[in-house]
Amino acid sequence: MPKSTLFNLPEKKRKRITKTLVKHFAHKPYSEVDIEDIAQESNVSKGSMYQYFENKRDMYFYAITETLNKYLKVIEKIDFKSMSFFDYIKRGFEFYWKFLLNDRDAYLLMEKTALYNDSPYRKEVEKIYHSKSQEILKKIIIENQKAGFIRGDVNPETIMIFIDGASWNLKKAILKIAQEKGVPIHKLPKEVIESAQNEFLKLLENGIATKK
Amino acid sequence: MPKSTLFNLPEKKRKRITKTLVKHFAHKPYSEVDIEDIAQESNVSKGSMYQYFENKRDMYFYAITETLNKYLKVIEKIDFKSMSFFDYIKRGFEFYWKFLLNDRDAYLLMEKTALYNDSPYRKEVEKIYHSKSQEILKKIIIENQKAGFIRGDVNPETIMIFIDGASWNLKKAILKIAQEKGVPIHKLPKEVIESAQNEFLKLLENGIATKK
DNA sequence: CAGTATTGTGACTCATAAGTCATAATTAAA
DNA sequence: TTTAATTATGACTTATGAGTCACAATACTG
Repeated sequence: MPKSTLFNLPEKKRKRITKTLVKHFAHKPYSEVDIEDIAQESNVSKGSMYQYFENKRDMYFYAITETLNKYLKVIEKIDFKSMSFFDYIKRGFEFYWKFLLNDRDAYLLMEKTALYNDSPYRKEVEKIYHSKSQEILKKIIIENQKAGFIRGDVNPETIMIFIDGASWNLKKAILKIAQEKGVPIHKLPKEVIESAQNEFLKLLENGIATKK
Repeated sequence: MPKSTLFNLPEKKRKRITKTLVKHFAHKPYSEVDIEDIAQESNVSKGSMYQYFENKRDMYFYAITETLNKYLKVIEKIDFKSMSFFDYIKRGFEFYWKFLLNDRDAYLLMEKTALYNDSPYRKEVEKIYHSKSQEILKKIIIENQKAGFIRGDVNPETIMIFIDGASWNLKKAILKIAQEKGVPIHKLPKEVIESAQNEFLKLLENGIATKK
């Protein structure tokens, strides 16, 4: 946990530091992140960083939880009770892209946390991601199973894992398309994203098998 | 690429080194792997390691490609043209677990490379890994669309992405179960793995929506 | 078996970066 | 305005580990 000094800081300064932390941990493997760099980029001395945080690990976890919380705040605004599960997923994607456009680094850090994190703290980090992000999804699935929208003959945990995995891959794929075309995602034709999403939803809803 | 000296080595020695490399890169993040340790464990001096390889990166890529090739050799034996898609997936899982039991470290390295790899060479590595296994998968999907087993109204690329993501996550989840129970994966009751797989196939086949 | 070539070695260099700390600057309190 | 408390700083310490290299051991050759 960051020291209290961090929270005594003027808002602006703290945000600057947070942003830089997120950026650096999003773009480099843990061991290659240099606190000195972060300090400089935040217009703060390295010594100060150690006034605000216990150590590097502390900075890393702070960056991750801040990001995750920010994302959750967005996602939790969706009132899943007022819509079908598939609309919810659709809406979730929308919010997700918005989040991504607003703060690319935050997105990258989340992606890394969920997918490739290989820091010395991988297991701890995975636990945080699971409890914060996957649990919400699971809750909604259970809710929808009760309401009869989602099949009840499969473990909600499995469904959650299924969706989480597939949807991350979709996000990745869309980013890859953008990258290959050499355009930023927000310049990717809306149809491209929408059609990918719709196909994804079709598969999610009814599976890949041919229907008679 | 390793230097020629590596390949002049007696088979036994080279294998010992390879095995140690795989083990270390499988268990620790790239930056925490210490060449000195590897050298010692292989009964070789650190200096020698640098006779055989250009540098650390070289050792890493050698470990990875060796492992991948070994796995592909196994996977390519499956004659996927003669079976339905769902059998293929099932068979794929089987091979995967077998590989895991036979050569744990190799398995772990593959998993890490594909799932959490966060080395400075992540993107290069991803290219090597993904293209191969995804390509095979995509081919099979197209084949099965033609044969009428898989719906034809969705882009095969999307289906591939969907399956790839979901199934990786499933593997991850099974590993997590094992970990939570504190047992190694090969001691996990067969039913646990099988039921997870079956549920996965159900979702894949018919989707998550309630069927009337 | 002398001489040449190849391979093995580990002490050493060198760069890097985490974390500390004495001191300076700033702010708050009296 | 003086004093006390808090916060900022960056030079310094220290640990680490990649990569080198001069020399030793071993193998090859004629």
